[in-house]
Formats: sequence, structure tokens, C-alpha cells
Amino acid sequence: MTEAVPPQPQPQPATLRSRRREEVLGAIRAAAGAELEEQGAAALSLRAVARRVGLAPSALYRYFPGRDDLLTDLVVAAFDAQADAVVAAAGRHRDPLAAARAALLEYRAWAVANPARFGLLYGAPVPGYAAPPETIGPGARVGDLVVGLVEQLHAQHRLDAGSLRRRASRLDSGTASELAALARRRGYTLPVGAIALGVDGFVRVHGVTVMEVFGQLRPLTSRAAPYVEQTVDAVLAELVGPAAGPGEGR
Amino acid sequence: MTEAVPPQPQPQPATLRSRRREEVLGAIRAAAGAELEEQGAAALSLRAVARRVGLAPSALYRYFPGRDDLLTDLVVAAFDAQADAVVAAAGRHRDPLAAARAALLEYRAWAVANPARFGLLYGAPVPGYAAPPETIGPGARVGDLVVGLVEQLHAQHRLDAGSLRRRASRLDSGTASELAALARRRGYTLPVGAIALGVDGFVRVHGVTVMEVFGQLRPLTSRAAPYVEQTVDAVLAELVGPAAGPGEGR
DNA sequence: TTCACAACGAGAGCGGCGCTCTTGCTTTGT
DNA sequence: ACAAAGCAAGAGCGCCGCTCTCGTTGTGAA
Repeated sequence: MTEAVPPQPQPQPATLRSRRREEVLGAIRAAAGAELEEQGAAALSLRAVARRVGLAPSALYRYFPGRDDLLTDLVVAAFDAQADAVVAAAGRHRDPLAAARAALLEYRAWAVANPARFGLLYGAPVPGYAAPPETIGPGARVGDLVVGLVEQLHAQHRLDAGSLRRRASRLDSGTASELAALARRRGYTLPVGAIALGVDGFVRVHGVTVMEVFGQLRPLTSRAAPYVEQTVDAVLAELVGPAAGPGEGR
Repeated sequence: MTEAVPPQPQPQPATLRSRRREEVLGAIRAAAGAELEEQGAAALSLRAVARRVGLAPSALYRYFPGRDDLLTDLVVAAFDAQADAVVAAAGRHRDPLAAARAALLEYRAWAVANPARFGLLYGAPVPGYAAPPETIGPGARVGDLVVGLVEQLHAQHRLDAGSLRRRASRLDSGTASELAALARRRGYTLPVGAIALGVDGFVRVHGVTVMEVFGQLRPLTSRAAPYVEQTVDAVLAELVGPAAGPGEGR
């Protein structure tokens, strides 16, 4: 559970040793990322990483307490890379609806481009490995972005009133109070029905992405991209009404 | 890729050896299932299975050519068990809408009750293991059931005309022709828009199930059951219009 | 009924895995 | 200049999947 390496770099000493250490650490991270991409998460082998960087297997334990901590490091890096990509895609649009569309499509595109990393984050848990608490921070960035965009749409009075009413009427009191608590905790200022709408949409896109990346979509369509696009458009239509076509936004 | 054991039992010899073989095979399957439930798919160890059955590790190779073939056997068994549960749940209702609701809820309930088996089927692929072709037959039973129920709703003119029109207008020609080919291949007699509606609904339920079983839903709600139920109801409402409440059907 | 044969289970052994401990060597701060 | 700390390598532990060999035992044909 202990952090392998403190995230804040201390540039004060800049000694020969600390510089070497950063270099080797970067090489290990790069090698582990390459191994992950080629072999998958559960097959990540410390010895293979050591071979790739040209170190003895035992030398790796100077940098990571164990295989699980190396996995944790990769999990955090993957969450951050994914969030960076999605946030950047959303940031290219001023209009929150166009930003949401770009974010959801990028969520899927990043997953398709990085299947092993995506599987590490959202696949069946690696046996004997429990995600430590320091991974939940980076893991929440995408969700926060989506809710933030829904919040903007709500502030601009663009959320579909019918969808909002229908969704709120389906909410049971337990889920509603938990969503309200979540909103209070994170400082959201939108009604729980709107949060539920946003969650529904994200869950839907995540579901179709999981099916595509893990191979269950291929029996239905050989090219999954247009199907995902249709799903995203349906999600946006549910949010702001049927006016939201593919050409909406900037 | 070779089937470890022919599925059709030959009761003709009934010799002492063949009877013993069936017993040991059953014990191995049971032990492997227990190991799978306790340790997860990727950690399934032939030696652990052998210990549990009380055999030498090498003796297992008389029954399965290797670890992957044992995995394949478990995959087929899991697909069949899941399909049995879902089909049975649907079979308890005459009305296709009620049957669809029961089937989708049972799909999630079985996954929650058998997380390791579900992860074996739909999680990130086990490294170095590719699902062999004999697994796709049992894997299609649930999909066929869902499409069959949508087909019944269509035959009874109960599908929501607006949903059907909106979904068809969003279909691109490539996806549409692939769905049409799928329908031809499997003998469906419903329009591609209806197939797409059914696929959308199933994908949605699968997505929320994956998130619950793999642990990504807990940050949102501590009790996922009502959220899944709301999703299923939304899916059914999309199918037959907003009249479909939780109390619909027999 | 006898007997060659095939199925069976156990054991030894191969290379690879995560991980620990020990042993030298190099850099560091005093 | 020197003790202390960091570092890399090697040996070794028990685990893994898998192969090969060797007695033993049930089987079907002679």
C-alpha cells in the first residue's frame, strides 16, 4: 500500500545518483508500459521488465516494493493518460454539448487505441490485486468532466425537460440521496435527475466501449466506430432532446 | 483447439474405466469451478486443481491437453449456465415484455452471483488465451433470446413507433447491412431498426452489469440493484414507449 | 483363459515466475 | 579521508505449466 515513489520530485539535490534513479525509473516505467501493451495486465512479469531494461530481476525491487506496486503505478499512469486525452478533446470545444460529444468519442477512441491499458483499468480485476486508494483520485477525473459538462448544459437551460422529468420519476429515494451526497461532496450544483442523466449516458458509452475492446461487439458489427457514434448521439439526444444531431455544436 | 471431451456421452461400453473417467472428469470440473470462483480466471492453476482433486499434476493431462483447454471447458460451461438462468427467467412469463424484463434482470443477477465466471466470459481477455470457436455457440444464446423477444413485441405491434423511426434514422448503411446479414443468417424476421433497438438495450444492461461486477459502480451507488432496475426500465420504455412501468406484464 | 495393449497415475525434471537475502561496489555527506 | 547509504547482481526458495518416463491395472481379442 505504500507509494513506491513520492510523486513530488525534489529538484534540490540533483546529484548524480538521483538523476540516475530518475532515468532508471523512467526506463522501468516505459518497459512496463510496453510489456503491458504487448502481453496484457495479468501477464505482466517483473522478470520480463527487468530483461527489457537490462537489469537483474532483483534490482527492480530497489524501485518498486513488488509487482503489485508496479501495477498500481501503471494504473495511475493509465488513468491520467486517459483523463488527459478526454479532457483535451473536450477542451477543443466551447459549446458544452459539442464538448460532451468529443469527450465521449475520445473516451472510446483512447480505449480502442490502448486496449491493454483500458483492460487494466476496467477489465476483470487482476487476481490477488486490489486497487489501492491512491488510484481513485485520477479515476474520477473523467466522471467529473462529464458531470461538469452536464452542469453547464443545465445552467444554460438546455437539458431536455421531458428527459429530466422522466429520469427523476424513475429514481428511487436511496439512489437519489446517494447522488445528492455525491454532489454535495464534489460541489455540484445541479439536480440529482441531471446527475442521473449524465451517469446514464456515461455508463452507456462505457458499456459499448467495454464490449468493443473486449471483443463482444464483433459478432454484431465488424466496424464498431459508427455504432459507437450512434450510441453517443442517442445519449446526447436523451440529454438535450432530439435536436442534437451529429452536426451540432462547433 | 481440440475438444477435450466429446460432449455426447457414449453409454454403450459402461465399462469400469469409462465410468471412472466420467467421475474424475466431473471432479476436475467441479474443482476447477471452485478454484475459478475463489481465485479468478487468470489465476486458475492446474496444480491447485490437481491438489483439490487429490491427483498428481501430471495426471490432469490425461483429461485436458493443457490449461487453456480447461479454461475453454469452463467458458463453455459458464456460457451455458448463464444462458440457462436467463432463459429460465424469461420462460416464467408469457408476455414478451415481462419476459424481457425478467431476462435482463436475471442477466445482471447471475453476473453478480457468479462474478468470476462472468469475468471469465466478459472481462479483459486472459493473456495468451484466445477463445476458441466452440465457445461462440453457447455465447449467442442470450443474444438470440433477447432478439427473439423483441421479435415477438414487433409481431404484436407493440414496439414504439417513434423509437423505431428515430433508431432507424440514426443507423448508418454499413451497420444496417451487417444487422440485416445477421438477421438473414439467424432467421430473424424483424426490421433492422428493431434489431438495433434490442441490441442497444442489451448493450446498455451489459454495460451497467460490467460496471457493477468489476467494481466501477460503487463510487456512485452503494446498492446497485435499484440503479440496474432503473436502467432496465428505461430500456423497456425505449422499446415499447413510456407506458412500460415496473408493474407491466404478468 | 491368456495375453498384448492401451489407459492411467505418479514421479522427476525443464524453464519461468515473484520474492528474499547476501555480497560486493559506488556515490554521498561529513 | 572515511563511515554510511544506495545500488546492482547472484543464489536460492516455493510456485507455476508442461513433458517424459515408468510401473500398474483394466480391456478386448486370440
